Amino acid sequence: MSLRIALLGLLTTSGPSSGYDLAKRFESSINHAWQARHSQIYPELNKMAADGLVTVEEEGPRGRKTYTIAAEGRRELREWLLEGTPSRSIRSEGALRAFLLPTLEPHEAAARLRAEAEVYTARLAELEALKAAKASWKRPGFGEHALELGIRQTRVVRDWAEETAAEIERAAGDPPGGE
Amino acid sequence: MSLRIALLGLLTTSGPSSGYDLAKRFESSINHAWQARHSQIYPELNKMAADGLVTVEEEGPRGRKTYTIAAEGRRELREWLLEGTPSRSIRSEGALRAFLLPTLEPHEAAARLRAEAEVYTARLAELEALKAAKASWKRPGFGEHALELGIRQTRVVRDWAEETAAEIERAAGDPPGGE
DNA sequence: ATAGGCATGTAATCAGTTACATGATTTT
DNA sequence: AAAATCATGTAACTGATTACATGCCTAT
Repeated sequence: MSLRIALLGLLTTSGPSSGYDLAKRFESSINHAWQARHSQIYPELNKMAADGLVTVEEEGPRGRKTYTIAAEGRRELREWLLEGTPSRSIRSEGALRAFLLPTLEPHEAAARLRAEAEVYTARLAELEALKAAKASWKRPGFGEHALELGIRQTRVVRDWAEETAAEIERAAGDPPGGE
Repeated sequence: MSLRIALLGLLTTSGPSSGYDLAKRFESSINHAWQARHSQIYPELNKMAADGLVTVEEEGPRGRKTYTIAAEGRRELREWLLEGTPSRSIRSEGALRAFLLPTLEPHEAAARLRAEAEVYTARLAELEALKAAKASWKRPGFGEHALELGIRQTRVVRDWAEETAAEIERAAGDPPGGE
């Protein structure tokens, strides 16, 4: 269901788009919350059109189909957003990695955590750049909020990784009780 | 693959456990990074035993099987953690929701964001309580790092939701350029 | 002309959820 | 005796990834 919602959301915030456009947008704007490949997006858009959530308003050059959100689609997105029981499901490979890194030897864990921190620093730079070039959304002011969340979350993981690396090294070099 | 890794990780940090134990542990310790139901865990453990990553050391009362990580399992976990190309895949329904909330009318979005913030505040309290009662891990000091990350991430989303709600209300009440 | 990007699709496989199914042990 | 919890499993379905497949249009 979430893929449907994500697509409806993107069609709302970016206006009429092709499946190709939406696939790219999954990589840029919404990437820190959800991902989908074109092989999942195209069939889903067809189903959504069959269900009356979107319409194909025009067909362009290379068989390009431009999808527009329909009233029924707006209704469905709205209902999902207002619905009371939000499932808090989350699957983050990065967080899992972070969780398990301390099972390595202290010096290995610390080194790896610092490498992770670097990846997040790079990601952060990308996001900051995106923020600076914030001209790509139809509703002005919309993307900024989401981007801000992405930036803060990335920063928090980065900082955690650095601090944890330092603490692990400190604990290994200066064992308080033993082990 | 990640499920396998998560199970190997839990067997490392909590020692020999049954599938039932591991299912519960997915709900408590590792929940903010990954989830899995028993219907996925039991078959996976059987496959892992067939692949020599874990062994069944003892069988208890109600057909209970206690799995222990094998050398091959430790090797696989270690390799995964040290491997260079970490896929940054993440799927967070909460983040998706946060992303799309600003598509609602300002007052609706703000109200919903505040409701979200409350959920995160409650979750934060749970995690803080867990942190206080941190006596359940075999390797002392291990769980704390992961828990700390969970706490910080939850806090960041909570704060973002509150601030964004306030900003949306401000912008709606005091439109600078129009719309 | 050819390389790169645009654009859509399908098939096979793997991962994950929901629902069904069963039975033992412990607690009230 | 009944209810709660422990404990494992399977089947049907939905969601997601990887690989395959095709062809158009634009810039060099």
